[in-house]
Amino acid sequence: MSRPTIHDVARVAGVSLSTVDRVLNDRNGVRESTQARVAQAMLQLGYERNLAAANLSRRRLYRIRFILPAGSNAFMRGLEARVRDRMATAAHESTVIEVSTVPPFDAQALAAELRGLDAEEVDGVAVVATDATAVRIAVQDLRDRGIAVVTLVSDLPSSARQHFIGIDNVQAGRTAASLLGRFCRWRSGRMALVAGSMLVRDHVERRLGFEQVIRAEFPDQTLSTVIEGLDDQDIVAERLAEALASDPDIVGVYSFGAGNRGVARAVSGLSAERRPSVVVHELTTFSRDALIDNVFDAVIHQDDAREVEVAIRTLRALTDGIPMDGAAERIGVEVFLRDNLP
Amino acid sequence: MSRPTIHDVARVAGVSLSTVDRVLNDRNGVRESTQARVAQAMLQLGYERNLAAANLSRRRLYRIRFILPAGSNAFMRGLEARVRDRMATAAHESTVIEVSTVPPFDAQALAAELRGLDAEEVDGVAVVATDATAVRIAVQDLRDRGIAVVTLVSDLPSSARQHFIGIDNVQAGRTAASLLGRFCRWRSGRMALVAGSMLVRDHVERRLGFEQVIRAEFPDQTLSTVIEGLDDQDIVAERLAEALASDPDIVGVYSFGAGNRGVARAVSGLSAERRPSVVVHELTTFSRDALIDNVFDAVIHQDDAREVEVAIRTLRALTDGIPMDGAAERIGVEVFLRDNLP
DNA sequence: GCAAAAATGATGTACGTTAGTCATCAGTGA
DNA sequence: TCACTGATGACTAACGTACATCATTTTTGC
Repeated sequence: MSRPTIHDVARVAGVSLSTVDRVLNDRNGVRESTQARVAQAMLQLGYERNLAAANLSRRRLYRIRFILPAGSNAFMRGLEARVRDRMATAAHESTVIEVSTVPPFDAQALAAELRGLDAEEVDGVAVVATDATAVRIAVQDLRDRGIAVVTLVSDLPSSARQHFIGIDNVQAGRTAASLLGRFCRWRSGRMALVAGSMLVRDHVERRLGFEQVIRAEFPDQTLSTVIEGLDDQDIVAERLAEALASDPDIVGVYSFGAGNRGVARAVSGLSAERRPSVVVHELTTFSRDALIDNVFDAVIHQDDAREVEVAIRTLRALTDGIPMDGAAERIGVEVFLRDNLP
Repeated sequence: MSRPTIHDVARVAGVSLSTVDRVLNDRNGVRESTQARVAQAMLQLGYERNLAAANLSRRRLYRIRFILPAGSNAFMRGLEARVRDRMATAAHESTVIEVSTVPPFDAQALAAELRGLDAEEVDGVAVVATDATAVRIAVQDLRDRGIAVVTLVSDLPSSARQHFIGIDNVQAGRTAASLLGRFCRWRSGRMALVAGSMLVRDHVERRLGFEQVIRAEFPDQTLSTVIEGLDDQDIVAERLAEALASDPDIVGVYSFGAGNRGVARAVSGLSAERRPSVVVHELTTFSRDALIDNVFDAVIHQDDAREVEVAIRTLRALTDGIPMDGAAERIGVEVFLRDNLP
C-alpha cells in the first residue's frame, strides 16, 4: 500500500534503526556483513528514501549558481531573465539560485570566477562555457572539491562537466539547411551564410552542419563565402546587402550569429522576385515580428526557459546522486515559422 | 535567511500555533478579527507554507487518473506508454497515477466512466475528451464533487474543465501550410489533403488552419478536395495514389490523420520530378524513418511525454489550489525535419 | 580469558506541518 | 449569578528521516 520506510527495513533486516541510518548515510562502523543484510532488505522491500522527509530533516538547501556572459547579447540577457524568473519558484523547492556574470569570451575571467566558488556556499554550477584550457582546469578543480558542474548553451567537450544542456549546433545547422534546401528546391542558386565570428565554436558547428546537408542533399545549390558580421547589425546589413547586390543568384540566407536586425534590413529592400528565403537563429520579439511580416521564413530556436529548468533539475539530481533520464531532458532544435509561434 | 514558519507567524500575530493552523487550514472557530491579524502577519513575513512538510504530515497522496481512448491508434498507445513510464517517478512525488481506457469516439462510455469516479479515490482527472454534451455534463459533475479536471490532446470547449493540455490544431494546420507553401513556392500546383475523418474536431481544425494560410499567403497554390482515409493505411494508400495518378499537378500533400504508412506507399512510387512535398502528423518510428528516407519532408508533432508531465503538474497544482503559469506549460506545435530528429 | 576496539542498539531531538484533546477565558442570555 | 457557547491556547503524537549521545554487545588481539 504505502511505501516502505527505514523502520520496515530495520525490521526486515533484523537490525536497529540506527544501523539502517548508518548504512543509508554511509557513516562508518558497520560490519560488511550487516551492510549486506540491510542492503538486501532494502532491495527486497523496494525501499526508496523519502527525499522530501530527508531534506526536511536535514534542512537541506540546494544552492545553485548560474554563470553567464555579461554584455548586450540578447540571447544571454533573455537567459538571465529566465533564471531570475525561476528564483521565486525555486524557493518552494528548497533551492537557492544565484547568478553571476563574467566578461564574455574571457576564459581567464571565467576561470577565476569558477575558482572563487566555495563548496561551503555552492552545491552546483551551471556555466555558459568559454572553450579554453584554463576553464577546463577550473571545472576539474570544482569537481574535485565536490561541486557539480553542467555546461549550459555552450559546451566544454572533454572536460569534467557532468552534463551539457543545450542544443547540438551541428544539428541546428543541418536543420537550417534542410529547411532552406526545401524552400529553394525549385529555384536553385546560391546560399549566403552570415556568421557572428568563425572563432566561436557554436558558429563553426552550425556552418559545418549547414554545408554538410547542402552538399549532400541539395547539390543544385551552391554556397557563397561566409560573411562575418561580428554580431553587429550594421556590419551585417552592409555586407549582406553588398553580397545580395553583387550576386543576383542568392536564393537563400542562413544567419547563425546575432544581428538579425541587419539581416532584415539587407533583404527588405528587395522585390518579391529577388527576395531570398531567410533562416535565422533565436526567437526574440524582433525575429518574431520579422516572421510575421514574412521578412524571415523560419527561425531556429533553443528554449531558454527549458534549458534553465533542466539545468536546475540536473544539478539537484547530481547533488542527490540520482541518475538522470537523458532523453526526457534533451534540448531540441526547434523550428518556428510565422504560424507556430508561441 | 531561511523561510518563515508557522511559528514565526504565530509570534508576529500574537496568537498560538493552533490558531495559525486553524486559519491556514480554514477550520472554523476563529474570530474574523484574529483571522485578519494572522493573515496580516503572513503577508508581512511573506510566509508560504512548506508543502513538503505539510504533505509529509498529512500523508498526502495526489491520486491522478488518466482516461484515454482504447483501440489501436498509435498516438494514443504512445501516450499511454508515456503515462506508464511516468508512474514509477510519480511515486517519489507522492502521487499515484492510474490509467483507464474507454471505447474511442463513444461519448456515452466516456461519460459513464467519468460518472463512476469517486472523490474518495481520485483527486484529479486528465481526459482525452470526446466532444459531446453528455461528456460536458459528466465533467461538470466531477467538478461539483471537488475533482479537478483537465482535458488532454483533445479539448472540450466551454465545459467545466480547468485547463486544456494539447496543441492548437488550427495552428498545426497553419504550420503545415506554411511549410508546404514554402516548399512549393517556386513550383505552383495543387495541394492534396488527407484526413482521417472530417467528423473529428481535431481534423476539421487542422484543415481549417491549412486552408486559411494557403488561401491567404500562397494564392498560386490550389486546393484539391479532401481525401478521407478513415485512419486506415490501405484506404489512404489507394485513394491518395488515385488522386496523384489522375492529377499530375499535385505538388504537396498534407496528411493530418493516421495512416502515414499509406501516404508513404502512395508517394514512394513516383519519380523525383513528380514526387510531391509531404507533411504528416505525429513523430513515430515509422514517420521518423520516412523522414530519414526523404519520403516525408516534415512531421508536425506534439510532445506526448511533455503533455503527460504538464497534466500531472497541472492537476497537482489544482488540487493544492496553486495558480499555474500558463506560458511555461504551453504545448507547442513542433516541426521535425530529418535533421532535427531527437 | 581479558582488555581494548569495533559494532550495534536505545533513545531523544529536530525539521515544519497536521490534527487531535483538553483546559481556559471572555462574553452571552436568562 | 449561573450555565452555556465560542474563541483561543497549551500540549501531544505523528509523518519519514537525520543525527547525536550513551549504553551495551560482539569481536579482536594478545
